[in-house]
Amino acid sequence: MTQPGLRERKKAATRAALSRAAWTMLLADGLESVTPESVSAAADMAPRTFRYHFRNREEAILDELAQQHLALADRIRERPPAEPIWDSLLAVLPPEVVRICGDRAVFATLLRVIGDDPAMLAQNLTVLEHSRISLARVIAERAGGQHPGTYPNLLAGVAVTAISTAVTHWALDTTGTDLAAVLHDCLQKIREGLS
Amino acid sequence: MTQPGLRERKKAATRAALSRAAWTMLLADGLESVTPESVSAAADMAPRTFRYHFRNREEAILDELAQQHLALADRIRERPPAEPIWDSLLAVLPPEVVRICGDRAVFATLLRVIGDDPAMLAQNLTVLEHSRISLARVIAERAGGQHPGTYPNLLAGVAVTAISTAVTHWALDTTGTDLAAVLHDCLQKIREGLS
DNA sequence: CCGTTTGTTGCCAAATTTGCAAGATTGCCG
DNA sequence: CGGCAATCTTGCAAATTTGGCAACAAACGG
Repeated sequence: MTQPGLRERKKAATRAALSRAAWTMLLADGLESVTPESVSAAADMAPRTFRYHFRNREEAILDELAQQHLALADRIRERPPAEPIWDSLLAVLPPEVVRICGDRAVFATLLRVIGDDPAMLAQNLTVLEHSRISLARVIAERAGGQHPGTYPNLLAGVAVTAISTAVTHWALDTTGTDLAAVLHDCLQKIREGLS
Repeated sequence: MTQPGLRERKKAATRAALSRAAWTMLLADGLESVTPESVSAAADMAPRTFRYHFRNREEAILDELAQQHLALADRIRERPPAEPIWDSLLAVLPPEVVRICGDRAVFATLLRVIGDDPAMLAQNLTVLEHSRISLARVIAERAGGQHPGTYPNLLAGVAVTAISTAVTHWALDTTGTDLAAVLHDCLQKIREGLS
């Protein structure tokens, strides 16, 4: 719980301000309206600052989402070390993913944008991949070197697949299904075998 | 087996020529040397033609790989319609992935480049995602509407995860493991449950 | 209080991307 | 065969994006 220092907090604050401005503009006026110039103007900063923090608009839009994905691994680490990894995943992922995704209609809009724009898709996949890597690390830690082979990468990969699949299904389904239940079901299916 | 027509074949030929030139230059001189100008020069074409076919160098480098990934779904379709989908996956994916990946040292070089360059990583993830989508479609076809929910996406996702995990393990492992065996093992583990 | 590190910003040159149109090649139909 | 339509290839040039550099400001560590 050590404070990261004022400097880092300020940097994170500007990043968050830019990312939120980008996110807000995306929902309000569509992807075309999101540019380094417009976003930095909305956040009351210089365009050069935008490019100091982000490579492009897609990275800015998904930056907060990316950080929350990376925090999933930390939530797993907070679980009892002796707990089986599958129990940790089933306990952490459903509620956390529900919290991250927020409102269904808003998230559906995001997914539609991602589906329509190749650059947005690529950035979203990058976010998921980094999430996968961080999850693989914590799984390997938990296993304690018991599985030096493909197990951590395999398990982290299928977990991310479950998240992505469940979220997509939930967002595009109009019958109002419960995201936590869908994700829990996906994870459980994989755990017990998909035959 | 209908001929695509001379026009499409010529277009595909130029694409392949550009992609192979990009691939060759990557292995010979590294990613920095691969530019639209250098690649089109090596393929004896105009730089503008490169941009007509590809958005950037990363797309060109991985284009052939992407097409072979998309062909995986067709190989699945050629299996007996009554065959359980898991048997089809176990029969098709290991040998086909071995064929696609080719030489281990060469593929290890590619993976290292992908790991070092964010744009290459994003393009590789895009390739895998399109592969996942095409696999999900054929799985849904085979299921014949029996599983209207998350099953096709989930199964296609874990299959791609298995491929990616197995290939990475094989490429970075110096003990000379058999790729087909590793992939078969990954798929089998998922099929029977990862508990 | 001072030296060092680092985030913010403006400026501007270099590199990249894109729209447009002309020429060449192919597909199609009478 | 003849010719119209579609589209691949290419050059050119404008528009946009990217990236380096340096100055200023703020925070860190004595």
